Amino acid sequence: MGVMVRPGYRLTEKGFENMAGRRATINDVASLAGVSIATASKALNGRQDVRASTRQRVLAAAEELAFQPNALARGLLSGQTRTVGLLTSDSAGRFGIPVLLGAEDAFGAGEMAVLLCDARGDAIREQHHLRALLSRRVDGLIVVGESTDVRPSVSRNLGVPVVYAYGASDDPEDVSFVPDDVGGAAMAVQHLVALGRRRIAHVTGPDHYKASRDRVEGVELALAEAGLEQAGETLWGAWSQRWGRHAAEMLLMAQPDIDAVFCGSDQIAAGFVETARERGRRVPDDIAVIGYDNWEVLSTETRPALTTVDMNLELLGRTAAQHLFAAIDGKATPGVHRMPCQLVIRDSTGSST
Amino acid sequence: MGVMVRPGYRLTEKGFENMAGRRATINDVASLAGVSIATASKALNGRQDVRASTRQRVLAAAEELAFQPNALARGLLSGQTRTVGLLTSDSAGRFGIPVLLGAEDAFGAGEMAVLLCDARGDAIREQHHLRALLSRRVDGLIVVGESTDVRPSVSRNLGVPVVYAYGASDDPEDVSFVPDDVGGAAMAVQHLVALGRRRIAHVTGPDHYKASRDRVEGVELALAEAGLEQAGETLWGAWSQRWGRHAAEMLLMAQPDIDAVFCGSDQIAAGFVETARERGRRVPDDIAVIGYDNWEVLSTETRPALTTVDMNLELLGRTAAQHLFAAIDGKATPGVHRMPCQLVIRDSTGSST
DNA sequence: CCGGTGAACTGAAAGGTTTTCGGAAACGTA
DNA sequence: TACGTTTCCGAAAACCTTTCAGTTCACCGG
Repeated sequence: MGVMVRPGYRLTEKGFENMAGRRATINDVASLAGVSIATASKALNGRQDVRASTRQRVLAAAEELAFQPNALARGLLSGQTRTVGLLTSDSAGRFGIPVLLGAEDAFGAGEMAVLLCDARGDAIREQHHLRALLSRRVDGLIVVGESTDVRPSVSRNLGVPVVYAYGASDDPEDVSFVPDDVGGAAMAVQHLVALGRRRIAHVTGPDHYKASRDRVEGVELALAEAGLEQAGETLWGAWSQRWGRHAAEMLLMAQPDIDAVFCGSDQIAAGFVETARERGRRVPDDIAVIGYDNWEVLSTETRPALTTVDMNLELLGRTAAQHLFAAIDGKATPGVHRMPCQLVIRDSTGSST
Repeated sequence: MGVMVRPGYRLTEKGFENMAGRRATINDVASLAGVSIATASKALNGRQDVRASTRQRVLAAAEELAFQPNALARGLLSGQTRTVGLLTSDSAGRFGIPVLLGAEDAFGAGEMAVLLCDARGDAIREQHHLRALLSRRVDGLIVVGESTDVRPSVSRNLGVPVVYAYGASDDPEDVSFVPDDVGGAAMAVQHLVALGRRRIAHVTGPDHYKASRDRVEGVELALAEAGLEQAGETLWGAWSQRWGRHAAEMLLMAQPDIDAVFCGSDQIAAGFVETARERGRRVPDDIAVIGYDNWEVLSTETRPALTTVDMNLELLGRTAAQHLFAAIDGKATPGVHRMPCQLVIRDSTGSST
């Protein structure tokens, strides 16, 4: 027998290698096929300089032993792990998830794997995860913000490309992808204007969110463009349905003649619609309502179904992932990229018949 | 100078090692500290046989070079990657997420990293991801089902421990953690009975879901225990709010004297409550309503807030992760483990004053 | 017959870390 | 001085794969 037996290498177990204990290595494959390791490697990787019959033997051996090349050894040698880190501050939040999904999608297609880390909004934890990812030699990193607010950069001297999604980095040299909330809000208002609405109110979330402030800006832009004044002051509150109901009561009292409301979230919109109907206003006939987020459980299930702004978060995540690929290849695209939102028209703005 | 210069090793760049190009290796640390790599390794890993002053020098050198041990090399040697795979069929679904979060939580605490793979319900894709994970030499695997239905085992001859969460494996030798839907439904009905309700109806989702069938079983159990008959046949439909509304109309027509309804999801319950109120029934005074899932956006925001069954999915995920740890340590716990649900009492069943 | 050519294959190094074993120095004891 | 013990450190192997630089062999033209 020409089989070389190394210490700790039990020949008797050879037949069970893929079932128990040690996994098959390329060494085992080479031995079984009766060739050297180098030849086995070339055969398995489809390279030249291997006779067809030899390649066949090697492939058969690999099949029999259920050989899977060890990605660790491969990565150690090549310096590429084909793995990226996904650092989220709050994957419990509704917004992180679609971004994550889109990214996972883009990576999955490219044979990349995703290491998921959730920092739970804790900077210490984030630092900890960052170290762990670096130690695992990830090829790149996506940082998903917990809101659209700007967040501290993490890329300084990191040695791997980083792309920020949903919330931008505070370093303009970094690559960031965020939803264009200004544009989204403007789009919503333009839609209301096009429907002939003229007394448009705005109910939104807390003013310490960049999202609210951006949307206010968008509303102002679109109203100015149409030569209109906003009906009453912007009402700042929470993102909740409860606030939507409360705001509706206030608004219908203070500004009884409004004919449209732009709400900062679908939850607010749902609450608003509910109360408006209870107060005898028909939606959309008397008051048209637009939400934000296109959170489908809410936006499609309320009656009437909500017209709303969709931030295309999954697309945003996918785009971020693609640009991370580019950055890994040395083609970085620095700056804050604003991804367009999309108006989803349903019944709550009606066709105004 | 006693520094050995290897080919491709540019001494001039030494000061920039942690900023650009090559990362610092233990070799660099050892050189800087003026010791051998063996000593450096021992110093860094807190082992014996290193003088305190030497250890200090090594630690300082590591700090200066921002040294991070290469997890690939370490894993290659030890055969342990401290990484687990999380294979989900449908992370878009609401149920995968909490499980994932719980697992990530448990792993994060134990210094494990999580490789996330979403098979999108496609068996081919699943196989593909499985291979990728195996090739990366994960220490273990959690498979998250897309429903509570039993799913094909994936553990045959895999060589790494696997734990199934949410949906059980069809191999009883595998380790599975699923919510106890029978118990959850029974708990809900017992609560209604305790409140003095006697004419209890049941509206649930499609009958091809194990979840629906289990809950029917729980309802039957609890009713039998209380010596009651169910009010009308179980109504099978969809999990949606729309179906809840529709079911309410049917039920209030066919069984106008019901005083309680157990719904298979919070969405169904929300729809039911809405229509019941429109039809002039007071909730909970005339009809008590219980949902399922404790999906908080729905259950806390509807009026009245929904009493509902919480499957404790995050705990389930965490538990699954902990048992995966155990399995990795060779202490497997085969079988299907049913995790208790929890009744969250809110206003829709009132205190029946 | 001989140098040359090309195909097919092999040996060895490299990648970064941990661990084992042995060596060296310092010190105490007979 | 000879020897044993303790303390600290270094050389080298091992993990698995890829790749570079050969090496062998058959064959061809001269």
